[in-house]
Amino acid sequence: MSRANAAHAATKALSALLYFAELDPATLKTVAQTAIRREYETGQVVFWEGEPCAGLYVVQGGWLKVVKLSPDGREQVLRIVSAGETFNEVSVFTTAPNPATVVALEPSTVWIIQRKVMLRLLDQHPGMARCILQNLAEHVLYLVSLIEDLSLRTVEARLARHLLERASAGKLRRHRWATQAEMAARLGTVPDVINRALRDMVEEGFIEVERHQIRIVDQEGLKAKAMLDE
Amino acid sequence: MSRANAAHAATKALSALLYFAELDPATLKTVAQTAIRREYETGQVVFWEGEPCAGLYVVQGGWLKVVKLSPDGREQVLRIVSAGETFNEVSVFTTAPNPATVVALEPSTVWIIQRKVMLRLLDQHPGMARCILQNLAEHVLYLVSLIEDLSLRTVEARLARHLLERASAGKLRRHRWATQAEMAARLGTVPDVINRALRDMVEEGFIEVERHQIRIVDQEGLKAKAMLDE
DNA sequence: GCCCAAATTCGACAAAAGTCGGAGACAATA
DNA sequence: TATTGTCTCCGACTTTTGTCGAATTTGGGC
Repeated sequence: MSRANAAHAATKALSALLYFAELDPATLKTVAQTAIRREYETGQVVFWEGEPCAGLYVVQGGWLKVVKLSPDGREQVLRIVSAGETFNEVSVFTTAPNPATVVALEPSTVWIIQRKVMLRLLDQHPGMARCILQNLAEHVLYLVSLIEDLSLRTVEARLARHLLERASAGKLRRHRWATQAEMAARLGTVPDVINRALRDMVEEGFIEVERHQIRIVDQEGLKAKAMLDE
Repeated sequence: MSRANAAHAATKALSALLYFAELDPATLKTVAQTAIRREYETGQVVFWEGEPCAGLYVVQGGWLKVVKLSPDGREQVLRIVSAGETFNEVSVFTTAPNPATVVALEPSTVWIIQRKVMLRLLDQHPGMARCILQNLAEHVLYLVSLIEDLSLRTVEARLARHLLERASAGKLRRHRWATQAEMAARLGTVPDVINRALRDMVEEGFIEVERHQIRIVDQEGLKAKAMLDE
């Protein structure tokens, strides 16, 4: 891709993003020209925890996960991001070493906007600051609910809530990468335990596990389970 | 306290805060005049999870905890704040219902700056946005480390890290309110388990529990414990 | 359609965390 | 100094979660 084309693609990708919606075309173009495009294959690491990587990452396409890894191989998913979302805000606004590792769940394309560019933009566009603040605040909300799950709820309750939250019309479609292992990493446990919990729910008649989706049969029953050890 | 005195006190309290450091005296005074002062006794609830309370809380003095409660009486501490710190940023920058409950750990005084005042300030003072962003980002960092603890580490490892992190010169002074129950709520477990862990560490010669402080005897040993099931 | 790697499934077991009852120590009051 | 309520401490027990090995199924690429 030529340099001009790249800039054009970046402009397009960024303008779709709420953060940059209010920028005038000229500024947007400038930002796009300094942005760096990166592509990743499934399983490839975007950056490791601790690595310096001071820039805002904007996802153009694909799916990625932000995770914490433990030495003995377990992982905890902090976040899953896809097209139009951003990550690594924390490294832009603090000087602390990067707190988490990012891995592509499927072939993905991201744009990196350098820290100093972001900070300059911020000073010149107060509306943008509000937007980023809102975004960060919503992220805090999610982290808090994760903490609540890990600390105060059993795995079964977490799973029930997880299913209820992201099912639409009683069904929950699974992405190719959404294996039980990924689900476990998301909910803070291990694959076997998720499997057991799913099995139990099936036996109790709350859900049906089909090829590429999970169907919620008894929503009320699931809700009760989600509450139970809340 | 007269209205004028109140405003003066507020000005003083706010100006000590990094957020407001860069404001010109006139603006600061305006903000101070619209701020609301509140005092709380030990154990008193500042607000409950779910209650509307859209304003930034600035702590003038005392100690408070931000917690998640479970129906069966357990609690998870999300944060502990004292003089010069702020809380409830999330409710200012999102419209979601308040995610947590706040309780005074000792007699405390706070100022509440209304949401709309904050948002106005934000638009007019880009530097302030940066400051708040940095603050929120650091908060995210803490929440992430808490998640890492809850998900990937044993209680013993969490406790070891906790002691190492906040000891100075090998000692960790305890506030009056820093009971084992509070420590447990902070680390995501129950008092008995903390007690057991402390006892074990004493037996192994890593620490000594004294009247109002804990002394670290074998720092290297503790570090090993902190790593072990990391 | 066939093959291989990965994901799922399962039961038995191990370890960590949580629960309970109650004894004792402590600290803030009266 | 006496008293009271809270905090600490302890051992026995239950529950939940995690681990392991191995059989079975699944899905994608050839």
